[in-house]
Amino acid sequence: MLRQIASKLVEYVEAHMLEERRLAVLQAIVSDYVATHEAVGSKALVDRHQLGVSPATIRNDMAALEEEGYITAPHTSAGRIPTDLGYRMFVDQISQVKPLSAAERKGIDRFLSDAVDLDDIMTRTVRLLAQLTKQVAVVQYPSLSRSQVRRIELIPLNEHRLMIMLIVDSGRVEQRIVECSVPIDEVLLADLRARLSVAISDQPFSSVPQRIEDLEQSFNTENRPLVRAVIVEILETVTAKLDERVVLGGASNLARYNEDFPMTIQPVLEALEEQVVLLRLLGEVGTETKLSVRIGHENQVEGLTSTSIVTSQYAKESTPVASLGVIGPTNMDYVNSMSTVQAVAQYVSRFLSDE
Amino acid sequence: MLRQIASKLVEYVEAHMLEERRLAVLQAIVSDYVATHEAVGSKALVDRHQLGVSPATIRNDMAALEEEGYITAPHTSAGRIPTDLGYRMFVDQISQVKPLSAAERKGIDRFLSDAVDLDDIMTRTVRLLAQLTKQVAVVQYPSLSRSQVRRIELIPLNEHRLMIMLIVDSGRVEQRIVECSVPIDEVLLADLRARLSVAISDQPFSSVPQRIEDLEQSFNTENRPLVRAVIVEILETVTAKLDERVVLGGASNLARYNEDFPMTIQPVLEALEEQVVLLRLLGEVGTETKLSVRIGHENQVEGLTSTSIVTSQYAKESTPVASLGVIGPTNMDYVNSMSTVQAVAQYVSRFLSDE
DNA sequence: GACTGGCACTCTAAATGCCCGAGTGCTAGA
DNA sequence: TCTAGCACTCGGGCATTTAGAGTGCCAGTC
Repeated sequence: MLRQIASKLVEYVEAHMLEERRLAVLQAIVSDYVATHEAVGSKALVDRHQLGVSPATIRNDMAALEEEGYITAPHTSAGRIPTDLGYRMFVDQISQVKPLSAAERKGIDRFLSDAVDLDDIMTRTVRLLAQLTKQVAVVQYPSLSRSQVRRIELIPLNEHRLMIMLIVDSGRVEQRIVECSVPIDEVLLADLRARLSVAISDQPFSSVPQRIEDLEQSFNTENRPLVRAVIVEILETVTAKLDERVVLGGASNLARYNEDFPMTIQPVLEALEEQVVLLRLLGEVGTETKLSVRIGHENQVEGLTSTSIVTSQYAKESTPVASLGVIGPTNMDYVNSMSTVQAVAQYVSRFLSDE
Repeated sequence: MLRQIASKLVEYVEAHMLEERRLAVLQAIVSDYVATHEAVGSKALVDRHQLGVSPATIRNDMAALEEEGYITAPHTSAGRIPTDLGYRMFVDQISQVKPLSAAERKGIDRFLSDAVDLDDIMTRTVRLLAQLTKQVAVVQYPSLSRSQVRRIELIPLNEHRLMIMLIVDSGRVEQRIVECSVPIDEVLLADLRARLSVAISDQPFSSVPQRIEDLEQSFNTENRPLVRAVIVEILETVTAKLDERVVLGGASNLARYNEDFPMTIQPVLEALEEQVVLLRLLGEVGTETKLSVRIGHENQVEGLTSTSIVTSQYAKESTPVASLGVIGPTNMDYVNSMSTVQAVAQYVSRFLSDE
């Protein structure tokens, strides 16, 4: 009886170890392939990793892994390469991302802290990401939807033109120019500014429309065209989405990995130049966890089915405002990309928050 | 005697016609090569162009052209391709650029007129250029060096931070944030604003430094840190060059012409991502004529020696403020690129001026 | 039952040799 | 000065060969 239990136990442990070794084999294949970009064979595997078994055994495991769809053989007499599913398994296995070295953190810190304004932060971030990961980097502008109007100014430029300035709580200024046919009356303008200020100062963008909707009614008919024009522009400004702007960088890295990848990079470049596509890529993360990885066909975008995308949201005062990330071939270095993206996102968040 | 003169005349005319045919041959070679991207032989030339002579004659001309350095043969049994010098001759021969079709002009007009602000104009222009020429497009932001300060505002953001806003005559706003250790005094701020306003309103950027240099002295010692900080930021703003910003577009077009060009596009992409390089390319035009073409080795930039660059300055109210253009392989369609770049530059100038 | 060593098999990539045709240069003649 | 003809050259395409890497499977061992 006891012996029976023991044998069951051994059976279980062995089966478990079997599973474990298969996983180890998969991981070894992925990391080797990522490093060399060449299909990896059974012999090379046991040479480079101490798996403690012979190539023949590995071959059996590989056959099983292939059966399960984690790896595939480009042709009969080549090694195996991971499938999208294989990469997925590999990525999911990385429970916690490797932290960056002190030097790297220092570098990020220094590079970002020189930024003078939002544009500058975005540009620097995208360069940083591209440089550190050697991939194409994408950074989305922070959303204004949670912002508040801090102050409004109406500045006459000449007889027929005035400028609206909305100062937003992040210290950013949104500006619009209004053209009007009748000469601009300074008194009216001051009045309008005062009333607008009362209505929307320190109010969130989202509430602005309802707050100024009816303002037009309280002015004389003759003044309404100007008032109307100003209101329309303000509405456009608060509803326009800053987060629809994205910055792209490191496109030259695309050319580099073209070497191993006979695929043409044109569709990729084209897709990347489409703002809409980029926004979808960054946006689709939605309510997911902070760090998101989409591999190959997991992202539906035409032309990007053989690329992987590592993104992370970044936050301003603990509320996520936008995403950033890198795009590379499916055989990219996930470990490095993931840790870098996460670290950069953290730094950007910090910069935005204590600015 | 008369006969002698007549014979001289015939000789001259004949020699001249010879020159002319050689030129025609060169032009034919360039346009054929640009169209097909294949070395063009003597037979193909007489087939496609009515030169009125036999291939053998053309061969003589080609030998001469090769001797003079206008064309070259990749190998013995191939046709000829133009050298940089050949392209140069070809381009110089285009006395006036072909005007765009009405539809094209209409398209440019419509596309640009939807722009809402300067950023938008720049982005749209670069896309337009890339689309029309199927090349990589570059647009430089207009220089502020001839701009005037229209108005200055100092807006307190919180106890320790204020925002400087310089409204520039183009209707653009330059903004800076100043951090200061002591709490900001509203009265002082109003005073400072008033004095700054007197000093620099309606003054050109170039004169701002000397005008505010000594302003600090007229304040109490205790207030000087704030005043100083504000002045420093203003100085930085007026001396920072907006025209050091460039927008790039149509990088995917690079991949397309990679087909015929076995050269790797990586160095090109890398060069293009270097703002500095782009600025040099656009800037080098200097005081040259409006439309400038630099071919292959004519531009010294490392990595761009097998590309050509077509640029044009664009103006604001008749003073040139910056450049825009396209970058492509030396075997690009010069006729189209030149006319497009010129037309777009004109449209942008118009938009900037009557905005 | 899991692992191993050996062996035959498969398939690719690179090297080799060959031929064809496009294009040239040259020369003799109109 | 132009033309026609001819011999010559060279690169690209094609078939063939070869070497090597890697697999799958089988028989044997622990």
